[in-house]
Amino acid sequence: MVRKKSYTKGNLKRGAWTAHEDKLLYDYIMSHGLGKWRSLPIKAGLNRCGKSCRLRWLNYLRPDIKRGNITEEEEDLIVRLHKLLGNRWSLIAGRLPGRTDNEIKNYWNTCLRKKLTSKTLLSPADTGTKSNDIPVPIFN
DNA sequence: AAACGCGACAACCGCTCCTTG
DNA sequence: ACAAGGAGCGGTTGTCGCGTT
Repeated sequence: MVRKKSYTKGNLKRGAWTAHEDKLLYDYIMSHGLGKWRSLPIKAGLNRCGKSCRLRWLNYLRPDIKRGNITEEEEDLIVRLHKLLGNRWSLIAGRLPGRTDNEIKNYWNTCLRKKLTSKTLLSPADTGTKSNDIPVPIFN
């Protein structure tokens, strides 16, 4: 299937979001709700592509979002879910209320992977295979 | 005090999946 | 049934701040 590129660099702004842009996006979604991401930036007066708006909303602006301070409990859950699901970050995020796939993915790639590999090096016999026995809590 | 290295995180990009006409 | 467009996902990159030398 041939697809038109949805992301055109054109005149659209890229890079870090400003407080003003955040406010425009937040206010628009608060008063109109989530709708078509493609047309949203135009209606909200943002010079961004819909993709960028979606990412910003999901990973940063959403009111129910928890940021930082991943607890040991959450960390343990992430590890178990990762054993179970692999790199299905959105599925893992779905089991952790208030956490985003991007945050979990970042956390995994920076902290956890390192922790786990060092653990693995220390105790190679203790890896994998038992994951399916571990009950995973389901939120929602 | 400056240079450098590294970790953390936000955002981009390309691809696939899903929905609709 | 098929094609096209929109939405979502996962990998990767860029940047910033902090600690170390």
